[in-house]
Amino acid sequence: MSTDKLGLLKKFFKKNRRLPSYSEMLKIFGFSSKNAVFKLINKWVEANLLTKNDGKLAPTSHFFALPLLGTIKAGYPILAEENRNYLTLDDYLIEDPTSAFLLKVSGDSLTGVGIFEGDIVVIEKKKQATIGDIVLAQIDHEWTLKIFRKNRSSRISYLQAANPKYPDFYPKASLEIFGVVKAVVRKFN
Amino acid sequence: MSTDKLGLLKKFFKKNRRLPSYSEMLKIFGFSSKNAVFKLINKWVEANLLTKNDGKLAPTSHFFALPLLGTIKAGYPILAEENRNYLTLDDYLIEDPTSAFLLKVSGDSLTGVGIFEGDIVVIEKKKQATIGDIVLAQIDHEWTLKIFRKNRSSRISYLQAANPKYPDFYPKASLEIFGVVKAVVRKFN
DNA sequence: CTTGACAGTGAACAAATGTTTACTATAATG
DNA sequence: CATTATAGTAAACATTTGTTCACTGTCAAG
Repeated sequence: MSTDKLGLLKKFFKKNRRLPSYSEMLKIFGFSSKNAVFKLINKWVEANLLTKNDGKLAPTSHFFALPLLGTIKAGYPILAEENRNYLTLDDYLIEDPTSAFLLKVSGDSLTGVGIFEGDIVVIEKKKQATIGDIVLAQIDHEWTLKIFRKNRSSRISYLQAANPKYPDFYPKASLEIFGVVKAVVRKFN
Repeated sequence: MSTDKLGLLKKFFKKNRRLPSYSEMLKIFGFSSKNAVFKLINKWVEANLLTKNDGKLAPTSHFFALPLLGTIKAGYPILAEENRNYLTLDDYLIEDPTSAFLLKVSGDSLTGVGIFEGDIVVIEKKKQATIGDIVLAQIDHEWTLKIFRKNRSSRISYLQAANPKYPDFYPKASLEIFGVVKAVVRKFN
């Protein structure tokens, strides 16, 4: 394992949400010449773990990201190292961080689409939805998370659960959409 | 909405994975005095969106994190602003980034536990699993993602699908565990 | 033994950094 | 009206930044 300098750097970044300056790295890595740092950094830039733009150092996506392996097709081994992708969950799931928020799900009305009690959904604030979207809405002034539908003949908007034990929800007075579910996330244990 | 300077900063960070220097912010924000930047930054530090340690600017967790609203209990409004939590999906889902990787799921063998084709699972590398864990394993040299079980009487380890259409998988020769699924993630559209 | 490649030291330096101070214009308040 | 806060300009500055150059010791290969 050696004294894993890259690990130390990652630890610093995780803690401080920024890269250390060369002088700080001196201490972190235990060097006594900035040039030692300089050479080490350049090696990491070479390896595409860090980049320099405008002379400023920044991590690349490889620096954080997790390797995304291909699918397992029954019996075949996982894709080889070469065609690996790297992925950050935040980047993958959240397109517009300014309009997104999270919501902890309760109830079993969406089990049919694989959304269970305790899951966390990523919601993008918007007033309009496409038919079939899972929406955060206020139906007759009650908040709920359901599938957005439109009656084929009457063109009336309604909400539908993804669980046969619930009926369709037609608004008596009002139906207002506040956001659309873009992703679900579930943690085990 | 005004010309949302904080949004511009976030955009820069998202693109470059670092904060801009004050001189860079001059251009980004359209100021012509560094002092204007200075004052603005200090306001954000005050608001706990940024921090300074050792005179170096860094984002706080609030800077990225999304507000996590409480559960919707039928009919009740969403929790008020005060008791909001803030959450980063990466932090929430990935405990040990060094031993974790992602895997795109194919097949329908885990639909019963809400894992579908196209979902991405977070796997933590480890050789041992607890009964009931969803594991990445090699059974008779074939890779698969299944639930780890042990026969009550015989104490023999086997794999189980979460889909009634599949039988239990008892290893003929070998069963080796490579990792345990810690989380699932699904993106809509 | 010689050579060359590494890995690190130490010093020097131009350029850029964040901060401070003094000042101006605008708008809001009483 | 006078006052006070707010948002910005402009210039000056010590400190720190990343980089470069010259040098040393170590180790492996021919």
